[in-house]
Amino acid sequence: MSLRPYEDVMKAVADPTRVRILKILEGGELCVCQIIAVIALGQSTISKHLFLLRSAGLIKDRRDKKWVHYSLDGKGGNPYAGTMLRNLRKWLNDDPLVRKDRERTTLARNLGPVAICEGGMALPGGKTVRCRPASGGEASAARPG
Amino acid sequence: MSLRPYEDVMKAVADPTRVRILKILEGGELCVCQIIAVIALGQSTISKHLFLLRSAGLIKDRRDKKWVHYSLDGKGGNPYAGTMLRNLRKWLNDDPLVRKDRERTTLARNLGPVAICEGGMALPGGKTVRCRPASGGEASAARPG
DNA sequence: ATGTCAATTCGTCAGGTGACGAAATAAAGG
DNA sequence: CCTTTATTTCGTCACCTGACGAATTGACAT
Repeated sequence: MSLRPYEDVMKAVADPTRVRILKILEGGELCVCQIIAVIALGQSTISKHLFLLRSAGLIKDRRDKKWVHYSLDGKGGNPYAGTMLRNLRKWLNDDPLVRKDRERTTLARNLGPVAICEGGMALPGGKTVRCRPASGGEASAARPG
Repeated sequence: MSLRPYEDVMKAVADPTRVRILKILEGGELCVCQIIAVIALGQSTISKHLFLLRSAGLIKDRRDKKWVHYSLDGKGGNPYAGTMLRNLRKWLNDDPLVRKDRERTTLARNLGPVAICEGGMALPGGKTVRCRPASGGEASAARPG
């Protein structure tokens, strides 16, 4: 019931990118590389956002082999996290960006972590994070610089 | 149901000073000078915060003679404002700063806008915004920068 | 143990945010 | 009309934040 945990949660959910992450996680847990592929921002950026969301008690992580999976939490010590996650379930479902993200998430789920990481943490057609030479030539994937 | 109004409300309620304002307004409407006296920040600072809160649909203003009174709103077009105000009613009531503000608010209410404005928009013992010469000598009120 | 590779941390930079004091605005009253 | 004065707006500054790329970490496979 103190100001600090309140502020942590509110600042966390006030950022558009972090809401996008929370909204795509409503469909179930996702690997970091999948989140990167959907949101299409640098891995360091996404990693920072995930850290802040976890610090606020909004998400939790689970390690499986090489991959780290994140999912919604809200059951931790922070009393505000659960309420805000519940609110968010009802909110923003009509937002065009959220809808678009949801489509991309479905795609990312079908591909799976392995394919996405091998594809440079990008969805087909998206910009890759790691420009691997890739045996076959990818038409419009990698954009240097 | 779009991201913009959501962001407006969340960013508004994520700032500690603005939460303090919302929490003291839970007791009913207050004049700007009373809010300044309770929060003890510069008038321009408070004015900016009030503007942001009003833009988010969290508070509304009412003019009476020389004074502008603010009160909680949440009934406007922004669907997130009402929910967050309802949440805030239950939240942070045990926070020491919020409690302290509440005491100061009671004091400010009892004094009324006129006395507070004449006292330099400060509670007795607080720093004044306007250093008026004041016919009688005030012991520890005015603190020149 | 050693290389690989997903993920995190570090260093940096542009832009946003909150604070202040000074100046402008607008309503009340002489 | 002109002063007074409560409030807002403007200009400035330090600090926080979100983005990036590069370097580092740490688990897995060989």
